[in-house]
Amino acid sequence: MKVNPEESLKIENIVASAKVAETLDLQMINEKIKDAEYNKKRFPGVVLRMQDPKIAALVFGSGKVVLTGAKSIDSLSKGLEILGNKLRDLDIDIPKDLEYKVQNIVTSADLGTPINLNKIAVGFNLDKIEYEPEQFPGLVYRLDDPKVVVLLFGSGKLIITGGKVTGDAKRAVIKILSDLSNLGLIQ
Amino acid sequence: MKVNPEESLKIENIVASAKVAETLDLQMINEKIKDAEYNKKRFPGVVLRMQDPKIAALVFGSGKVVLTGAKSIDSLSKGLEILGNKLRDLDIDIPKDLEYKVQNIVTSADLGTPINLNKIAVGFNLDKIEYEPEQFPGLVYRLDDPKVVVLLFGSGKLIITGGKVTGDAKRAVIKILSDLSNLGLIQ
DNA sequence: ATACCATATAAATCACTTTATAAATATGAA
DNA sequence: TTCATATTTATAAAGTGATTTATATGGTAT
Repeated sequence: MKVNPEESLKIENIVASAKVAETLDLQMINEKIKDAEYNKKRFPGVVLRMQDPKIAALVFGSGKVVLTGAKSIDSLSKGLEILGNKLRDLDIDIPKDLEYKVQNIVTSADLGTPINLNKIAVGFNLDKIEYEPEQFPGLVYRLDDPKVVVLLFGSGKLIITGGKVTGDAKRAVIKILSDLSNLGLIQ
Repeated sequence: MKVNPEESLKIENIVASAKVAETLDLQMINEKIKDAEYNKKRFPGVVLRMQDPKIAALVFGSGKVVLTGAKSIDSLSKGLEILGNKLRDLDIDIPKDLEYKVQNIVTSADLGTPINLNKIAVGFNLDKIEYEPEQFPGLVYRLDDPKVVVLLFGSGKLIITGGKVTGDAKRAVIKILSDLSNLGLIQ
């Protein structure tokens, strides 16, 4: 368990969007794909799930899709390819090379040592912090660069969300380690 | 019915916990015991009922069990033994001398005379009392020693709960009689 | 005649709390 | 009409709060 915080980084979820066609017949997709979920009064998109990699896709009539659940950029790409093939199986014309845009990367990390959230709450820039333990056990810290939100827990574990590239998480952790060190809250 | 309050004490329920094995196959137990109740989406434990003594047992996969309903320490012990035998009948290896820990004893008592809960509510330490007659007819009184909660009713009847040993109830009643006497609310 | 109100208590599991993010609808509000 | 927010999906973290069992008490409500 004695690893550097930077080495504990683990991508937990990647959300990405893409446009796979000009329009899509959701009703038809829902009828032809057995495990599809479609309830237009609940939500305007069809939910499709892949198992390997385990990714969920929201498919809209506009031809746009949202992929969630990927744990790596590679699996995200693979998931989009699989989705494309699923639609091609329905005789829908889907371009070969689908482009996507990563919208959010959620990463977990571990400082390796417990931290006192109350001290952090008073030491950090107040308007960047939100800490209401009776509402949620994590302290919410909004960074400007990288522009992410970090949830800090008393155990020393962190969740970095809002990242656009995988490197955002590491940069955020380095900043937080620096901040904590400067305040003498660690080491 | 003119008995001393201390003589009216009656154990109504004893809750105890124990560990009877390292792990238990709840699915198997549920299948082999006819009157077992098991609905893991409702509750993670299997419910087993004994008739003499009438005790209900919650059995968990961790090998831990919870016994409720016993009206005496003796019947509690007997109930645990019966439970052990029931499991042994299923070819599960259960130690001979099972240890248990009493977690809660509920005892009823009768002061023998009606009491005015409104007067008690103002005379007793406010932060130890809760009395909202339109919500519940009993006055809730939290004692520090013994650490129990007593429900007092206008009829003079009491419920002492949270006890760890049978003697807690008697000590609580003696304290309450003393408090009431000092405030001139009885005799 | 039930059922629920409140009390304590253990067990394990669930849902929910927070954060970010896109998509396309609906609804409620200025 | 326009703007805001809710809907849904995934995901981790670590809290809280139900869930179930038994039991007396005595009010109210169905």
